Amino acid sequence: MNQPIHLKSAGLKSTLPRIRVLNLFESSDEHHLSAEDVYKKLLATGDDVGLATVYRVLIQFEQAGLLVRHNFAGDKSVFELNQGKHHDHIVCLQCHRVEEFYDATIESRQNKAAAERGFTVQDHSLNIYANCIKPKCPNKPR
Amino acid sequence: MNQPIHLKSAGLKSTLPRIRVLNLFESSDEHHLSAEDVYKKLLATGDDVGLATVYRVLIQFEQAGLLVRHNFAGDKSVFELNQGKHHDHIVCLQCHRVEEFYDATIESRQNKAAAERGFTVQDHSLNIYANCIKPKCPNKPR
DNA sequence: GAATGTGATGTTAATGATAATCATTCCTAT
DNA sequence: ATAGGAATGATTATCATTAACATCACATTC
Ligand SMILES: [Mn+2]
Ligand SMILES: [Mn+2]
Ligand SMILES: [Zn+2]
Ligand SMILES: [Zn+2]
Repeated sequence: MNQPIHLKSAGLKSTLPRIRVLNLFESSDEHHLSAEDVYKKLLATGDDVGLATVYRVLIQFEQAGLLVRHNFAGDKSVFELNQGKHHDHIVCLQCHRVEEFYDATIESRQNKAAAERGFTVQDHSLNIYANCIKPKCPNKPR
Repeated sequence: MNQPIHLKSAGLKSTLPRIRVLNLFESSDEHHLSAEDVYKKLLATGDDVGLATVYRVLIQFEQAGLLVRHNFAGDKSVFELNQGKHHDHIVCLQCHRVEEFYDATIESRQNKAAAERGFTVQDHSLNIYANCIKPKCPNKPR
Protein backbone atom coordinates (compact mmCIF):
# COMPACT_ATOMS: atom_id res chain seq x y z
CA MET A 1 0.00 0.00 0.00
CA ASN A 2 1.33 3.41 -0.94
CA GLN A 3 -0.17 6.25 1.05
CA PRO A 4 -3.80 5.27 1.43
CA ILE A 5 -3.41 7.04 4.73
CA HIS A 6 -3.98 10.46 3.28
CA LEU A 7 -6.72 9.34 0.97
CA LYS A 8 -8.73 7.45 3.53
CA SER A 9 -8.39 10.07 6.21
CA ALA A 10 -9.53 12.54 3.59
CA GLY A 11 -12.66 10.52 3.02
CA LEU A 12 -11.56 9.35 -0.40
CA LYS A 13 -11.54 5.78 -1.64
CA SER A 14 -8.01 4.60 -2.30
CA THR A 15 -7.83 4.06 -6.02
CA LEU A 16 -4.89 3.68 -8.37
CA PRO A 17 -5.41 6.98 -10.23
CA ARG A 18 -5.71 8.92 -6.98
CA ILE A 19 -2.62 7.28 -5.55
CA ARG A 20 -0.69 8.11 -8.70
CA VAL A 21 -1.71 11.74 -8.66
CA LEU A 22 -0.91 12.07 -4.97
CA ASN A 23 2.47 10.39 -5.44
CA LEU A 24 3.26 12.76 -8.24
CA PHE A 25 2.68 15.81 -6.09
CA GLU A 26 4.68 14.28 -3.26
CA SER A 27 7.65 13.37 -5.42
CA SER A 28 7.78 16.11 -8.05
CA ASP A 29 10.26 18.93 -7.54
CA GLU A 30 7.99 21.28 -9.47
CA HIS A 31 5.30 21.65 -6.91
CA HIS A 32 2.88 23.91 -8.76
CA LEU A 33 1.23 21.70 -11.35
CA SER A 34 -1.62 22.23 -13.78
CA ALA A 35 -4.03 19.47 -14.81
CA GLU A 36 -2.18 19.20 -18.09
CA ASP A 37 1.15 19.01 -16.24
CA VAL A 38 -0.14 16.14 -14.11
CA TYR A 39 -1.60 14.35 -17.10
CA LYS A 40 1.61 14.55 -19.12
CA LYS A 41 3.91 13.65 -16.26
CA LEU A 42 1.89 10.54 -15.52
CA LEU A 43 1.90 9.62 -19.18
CA ALA A 44 5.67 9.97 -19.27
CA THR A 45 6.16 7.50 -16.42
CA GLY A 46 3.61 5.08 -17.81
CA ASP A 47 1.33 5.70 -14.83
CA ASP A 48 -1.40 6.57 -17.27
CA VAL A 49 -4.53 8.32 -15.98
CA GLY A 50 -7.36 9.72 -18.08
CA LEU A 51 -7.44 13.48 -18.44
CA ALA A 52 -11.00 13.76 -17.16
CA THR A 53 -10.00 11.72 -14.12
CA VAL A 54 -7.07 14.04 -13.50
CA TYR A 55 -9.43 17.00 -13.47
CA ARG A 56 -11.85 15.19 -11.18
CA VAL A 57 -9.17 14.05 -8.77
CA LEU A 58 -7.69 17.52 -8.56
CA ILE A 59 -11.09 18.93 -7.63
CA GLN A 60 -11.62 16.20 -5.06
CA PHE A 61 -8.20 16.73 -3.53
CA GLU A 62 -8.83 20.43 -3.38
CA GLN A 63 -12.16 19.92 -1.65
CA ALA A 64 -10.59 17.42 0.73
CA GLY A 65 -7.92 19.95 1.63
CA LEU A 66 -5.05 17.92 0.21
CA LEU A 67 -4.33 20.42 -2.54
CA VAL A 68 -4.57 24.17 -2.89
CA ARG A 69 -5.58 25.78 -6.18
CA HIS A 70 -4.10 28.95 -7.61
CA ASN A 71 -5.01 31.00 -10.66
CA PHE A 72 -2.13 33.05 -11.92
CA ALA A 73 -3.04 35.84 -14.34
CA GLY A 74 -6.27 34.23 -15.47
CA ASP A 75 -4.38 31.29 -16.88
CA LYS A 76 -5.12 27.67 -16.25
CA SER A 77 -5.36 26.58 -12.62
CA VAL A 78 -2.31 25.19 -10.87
CA PHE A 79 -2.31 23.06 -7.74
CA GLU A 80 0.15 22.35 -4.97
CA LEU A 81 0.20 20.13 -1.91
CA ASN A 82 -1.43 21.73 1.09
CA GLN A 83 1.36 21.86 3.64
CA GLY A 84 -0.76 23.79 6.06
CA LYS A 85 1.39 26.87 5.61
CA HIS A 86 -0.38 29.58 3.66
CA HIS A 87 1.78 31.68 1.40
CA ASP A 88 1.52 34.03 -1.54
CA HIS A 89 3.35 33.93 -4.85
CA ILE A 90 5.72 35.86 -7.06
CA VAL A 91 5.49 34.74 -10.69
CA CYS A 92 8.22 35.56 -13.18
CA LEU A 93 6.64 36.88 -16.36
CA GLN A 94 9.59 35.64 -18.39
CA CYS A 95 10.50 32.16 -17.18
CA HIS A 96 7.27 31.49 -15.27
CA ARG A 97 9.23 30.50 -12.21
CA VAL A 98 7.16 30.73 -9.04
CA GLU A 99 8.58 31.82 -5.72
CA GLU A 100 6.68 31.78 -2.46
CA PHE A 101 6.60 34.29 0.34
CA TYR A 102 4.71 35.06 3.49
CA ASP A 103 4.32 38.41 5.18
CA ALA A 104 2.43 38.47 8.45
CA THR A 105 1.87 42.20 8.22
CA ILE A 106 0.24 41.89 4.82
CA GLU A 107 -1.98 39.11 6.10
CA SER A 108 -3.18 41.02 9.12
CA ARG A 109 -3.77 44.22 7.18
CA GLN A 110 -5.88 42.31 4.69
CA ASN A 111 -8.04 41.03 7.49
CA LYS A 112 -8.26 44.49 8.95
CA ALA A 113 -9.30 46.04 5.64
CA ALA A 114 -12.03 43.45 5.16
CA ALA A 115 -13.30 43.61 8.71
CA GLU A 116 -13.52 47.40 8.62
CA ARG A 117 -15.83 47.10 5.63
CA GLY A 118 -18.07 44.46 7.14
CA PHE A 119 -16.72 41.41 5.37
CA THR A 120 -15.96 37.97 6.74
CA VAL A 121 -12.85 36.78 4.90
CA GLN A 122 -13.08 33.31 3.43
CA ASP A 123 -9.99 33.32 1.28
CA HIS A 124 -7.62 35.58 -0.55
CA SER A 125 -5.20 35.53 -3.44
CA LEU A 126 -2.08 37.68 -3.72
CA ASN A 127 0.15 37.29 -6.74
CA ILE A 128 3.05 39.48 -7.70
CA TYR A 129 4.02 39.44 -11.37
CA ALA A 130 7.63 40.33 -11.91
CA ASN A 131 10.81 39.77 -13.83
CA CYS A 132 13.46 37.83 -12.04
CA ILE A 133 17.05 38.86 -12.43
CA LYS A 134 18.57 35.70 -11.12
CA PRO A 135 20.85 33.63 -13.34
CA LYS A 136 18.31 30.84 -13.31
CA CYS A 137 15.93 32.90 -15.41
CA PRO A 138 16.26 32.15 -19.10
CA ASN A 139 14.43 35.44 -19.58
CA LYS A 140 12.56 34.04 -22.49
CA PRO A 141 10.07 36.44 -24.02
CA ARG A 142 6.56 35.71 -22.85
CA MET B 1 -18.12 64.38 -31.17
CA ASN B 2 -18.23 62.37 -28.00
CA GLN B 3 -14.88 61.86 -26.32
CA PRO B 4 -12.49 61.37 -29.19
CA ILE B 5 -10.11 63.09 -26.83
CA HIS B 6 -9.36 59.99 -24.87
CA LEU B 7 -9.25 57.74 -27.87
CA LYS B 8 -6.96 59.90 -29.96
CA SER B 9 -4.60 60.72 -27.14
CA ALA B 10 -4.48 56.98 -26.51
CA GLY B 11 -3.38 56.42 -30.06
CA LEU B 12 -6.68 54.85 -31.08
CA LYS B 13 -8.76 55.78 -34.06
CA SER B 14 -12.09 57.27 -33.02
CA THR B 15 -14.70 54.78 -34.14
CA LEU B 16 -18.31 54.32 -33.19
CA PRO B 17 -17.85 50.97 -31.42
CA ARG B 18 -14.95 52.28 -29.37
CA ILE B 19 -16.85 55.42 -28.44
CA ARG B 20 -19.80 53.33 -27.34
CA VAL B 21 -17.70 51.05 -25.17
CA LEU B 22 -15.89 53.99 -23.61
CA ASN B 23 -19.18 55.80 -22.97
CA LEU B 24 -20.56 52.73 -21.30
CA PHE B 25 -17.68 52.55 -18.83
CA GLU B 26 -17.92 56.27 -18.16
CA SER B 27 -21.65 56.24 -17.54
CA SER B 28 -22.33 52.85 -15.95
CA ASP B 29 -22.72 52.70 -12.19
CA GLU B 30 -21.42 49.13 -12.21
CA HIS B 31 -17.83 49.87 -12.97
CA HIS B 32 -16.43 46.35 -13.13
CA LEU B 33 -17.68 44.91 -16.41
CA SER B 34 -16.96 41.69 -18.29
CA ALA B 35 -16.95 41.45 -22.07
CA GLU B 36 -20.35 39.81 -21.92
CA ASP B 37 -21.61 42.58 -19.63
CA VAL B 38 -20.48 45.20 -22.11
CA TYR B 39 -21.97 43.33 -25.04
CA LYS B 40 -25.35 42.92 -23.39
CA LYS B 41 -25.56 46.43 -22.03
CA LEU B 42 -24.86 47.86 -25.47
CA LEU B 43 -27.45 45.58 -27.00
CA ALA B 44 -29.99 46.76 -24.45
CA THR B 45 -29.52 50.40 -25.38
CA GLY B 46 -29.51 49.69 -29.09
CA ASP B 47 -25.86 50.73 -29.33
CA ASP B 48 -25.13 47.40 -30.87
CA VAL B 49 -21.52 46.25 -31.13
CA GLY B 50 -20.29 42.84 -32.26
CA LEU B 51 -19.04 40.56 -29.53
CA ALA B 52 -15.70 40.02 -31.24
CA THR B 53 -15.26 43.77 -31.46
CA VAL B 54 -16.06 44.11 -27.78
CA TYR B 55 -13.28 41.67 -26.93
CA ARG B 56 -10.87 43.44 -29.26
CA VAL B 57 -11.69 46.90 -27.97
CA LEU B 58 -11.30 45.81 -24.36
CA ILE B 59 -7.84 44.47 -25.12
CA GLN B 60 -6.92 47.63 -26.96
CA PHE B 61 -8.18 49.85 -24.16
CA GLU B 62 -6.26 47.78 -21.67
CA GLN B 63 -3.06 48.07 -23.67
CA ALA B 64 -3.65 51.79 -24.11
CA GLY B 65 -4.00 52.17 -20.36
CA LEU B 66 -7.64 53.27 -20.50
CA LEU B 67 -8.90 50.15 -18.77
CA VAL B 68 -7.55 47.82 -16.11
CA ARG B 69 -8.25 44.09 -16.23
CA HIS B 70 -9.00 41.92 -13.23
CA ASN B 71 -9.43 38.18 -12.90
CA PHE B 72 -11.46 37.25 -9.87
CA ALA B 73 -11.25 33.59 -8.84
CA GLY B 74 -10.26 32.35 -12.27
CA ASP B 75 -13.55 33.53 -13.69
CA LYS B 76 -14.02 35.64 -16.76
CA SER B 77 -12.05 38.86 -16.93
CA VAL B 78 -13.62 42.10 -15.76
CA PHE B 79 -12.50 45.59 -16.69
CA GLU B 80 -12.79 49.00 -15.13
CA LEU B 81 -11.78 52.51 -16.10
CA ASN B 82 -8.22 53.34 -15.19
CA GLN B 83 -8.57 56.27 -12.84
CA GLY B 84 -4.89 56.30 -12.11
CA LYS B 85 -5.51 55.16 -8.55
CA HIS B 86 -4.45 51.58 -7.98
CA HIS B 87 -6.54 49.59 -5.58
CA ASP B 88 -7.25 46.01 -4.60
CA HIS B 89 -10.60 44.24 -4.30
CA ILE B 90 -12.86 42.46 -1.88
CA VAL B 91 -15.33 40.20 -3.67
CA CYS B 92 -18.45 38.92 -1.93
CA LEU B 93 -18.81 35.21 -2.59
CA GLN B 94 -22.56 35.45 -2.20
CA CYS B 95 -23.76 38.55 -4.02
CA HIS B 96 -20.59 39.14 -6.08
CA ARG B 97 -20.48 42.72 -4.96
CA VAL B 98 -17.01 44.20 -5.34
CA GLU B 99 -15.56 46.67 -2.91
CA GLU B 100 -12.28 48.47 -3.39
CA PHE B 101 -9.55 49.24 -0.90
CA TYR B 102 -6.02 50.51 -0.77
CA ASP B 103 -3.44 49.87 1.90
CA ALA B 104 -0.09 51.60 1.52
CA THR B 105 1.57 49.24 3.97
CA ILE B 106 0.51 46.21 1.99
CA GLU B 107 1.78 47.80 -1.20
CA SER B 108 5.18 48.63 0.21
CA ARG B 109 5.62 45.25 1.83
CA GLN B 110 4.84 43.56 -1.46
CA ASN B 111 7.58 45.55 -3.13
CA LYS B 112 9.93 44.75 -0.30
CA ALA B 113 9.22 41.02 -0.50
CA ALA B 114 9.82 41.00 -4.24
CA ALA B 115 12.95 43.13 -4.11
CA GLU B 116 14.49 40.96 -1.38
CA ARG B 117 14.15 37.98 -3.70
CA GLY B 118 15.62 39.67 -6.74
CA PHE B 119 12.44 40.46 -8.61
CA THR B 120 11.44 43.60 -10.45
CA VAL B 121 7.71 44.00 -9.86
CA GLN B 122 5.63 44.63 -12.96
CA ASP B 123 2.17 44.14 -11.54
CA HIS B 124 0.26 42.47 -8.78
CA SER B 125 -3.19 41.20 -7.98
CA LEU B 126 -4.70 41.05 -4.51
CA ASN B 127 -8.25 39.81 -4.12
CA ILE B 128 -10.03 39.03 -0.88
CA TYR B 129 -12.96 36.64 -1.14
CA ALA B 130 -15.45 37.13 1.63
CA ASN B 131 -19.05 37.20 2.71
CA CYS B 132 -20.52 40.60 3.24
CA ILE B 133 -22.85 41.14 6.14
CA LYS B 134 -24.32 44.37 4.96
CA PRO B 135 -28.03 44.66 4.28
CA LYS B 136 -27.32 45.18 0.60
CA CYS B 137 -26.17 41.60 0.28
CA PRO B 138 -28.94 39.32 -0.92
CA ASN B 139 -26.69 36.54 0.31
CA LYS B 140 -27.71 34.40 -2.57
CA PRO B 141 -26.05 30.99 -2.64
CA ARG B 142 -23.18 30.95 -5.09
C1' DG C 1 -11.95 -15.85 -0.85
C1' DA C 2 -15.97 -14.89 -4.11
C1' DA C 3 -20.20 -12.18 -4.79
C1' DT C 4 -22.20 -7.46 -4.99
C1' DG C 5 -23.46 -2.91 -5.21
C1' DT C 6 -21.78 1.64 -5.36
C1' DG C 7 -18.70 4.74 -6.64
C1' DA C 8 -14.59 5.59 -9.89
C1' DT C 9 -12.75 5.53 -14.42
C1' DG C 10 -11.98 6.54 -19.37
C1' DT C 11 -13.64 7.77 -23.79
C1' DT C 12 -15.90 10.99 -25.94
C1' DA C 13 -18.87 14.89 -26.59
C1' DA C 14 -20.35 19.41 -24.77
C1' DT C 15 -19.39 24.03 -22.71
C1' DG C 16 -17.92 28.63 -22.08
C1' DA C 17 -14.68 32.15 -22.65
C1' DT C 18 -11.78 34.07 -25.77
C1' DA C 19 -8.99 34.44 -30.07
C1' DA C 20 -8.41 33.99 -35.15
C1' DT C 21 -10.29 34.48 -40.07
C1' DC C 22 -11.73 37.07 -43.68
C1' DA C 23 -14.77 39.55 -46.49
C1' DT C 24 -16.87 44.03 -46.02
C1' DT C 25 -17.09 48.70 -44.25
C1' DC C 26 -15.32 52.86 -42.14
C1' DC C 27 -11.72 56.65 -40.83
C1' DT C 28 -8.50 59.79 -41.98
C1' DA C 29 -5.42 62.04 -44.64
C1' DT C 30 -4.92 63.49 -49.22
C1' DA D 1 -14.47 63.10 -53.15
C1' DT D 2 -10.91 59.41 -53.29
C1' DA D 3 -7.89 55.88 -51.78
C1' DG D 4 -5.57 52.91 -48.68
C1' DG D 5 -5.19 50.88 -44.48
C1' DA D 6 -7.35 49.93 -40.27
C1' DA D 7 -11.66 48.41 -37.95
C1' DT D 8 -15.78 45.76 -37.83
C1' DG D 9 -18.87 41.75 -37.54
C1' DA D 10 -20.26 37.07 -38.61
C1' DT D 11 -18.36 33.02 -38.22
C1' DT D 12 -15.23 29.53 -37.08
C1' DA D 13 -11.47 27.82 -34.23
C1' DT D 14 -9.06 27.07 -29.85
C1' DC D 15 -8.24 26.05 -25.13
C1' DA D 16 -9.34 24.72 -20.61
C1' DT D 17 -12.64 22.49 -18.24
C1' DT D 18 -16.90 19.79 -17.38
C1' DA D 19 -20.73 16.49 -18.48
C1' DA D 20 -22.49 11.89 -20.08
C1' DC D 21 -22.47 7.31 -19.91
C1' DA D 22 -21.04 2.69 -20.39
C1' DT D 23 -17.56 -0.10 -18.13
C1' DC D 24 -14.67 -1.32 -14.32
C1' DA D 25 -12.66 -1.49 -9.59
C1' DC D 26 -12.86 -0.95 -4.35
C1' DA D 27 -14.61 -2.18 -0.05
C1' DT D 28 -17.80 -4.79 2.37
C1' DT D 29 -20.65 -8.81 3.08
C1' DC D 30 -21.31 -13.72 2.90
MN1 LIG E 1 2.88 27.75 -3.52
MN1 LIG F 1 -11.81 48.31 -9.00
ZN1 LIG G 1 12.47 34.46 -14.52
ZN1 LIG H 1 -22.64 40.12 -0.47
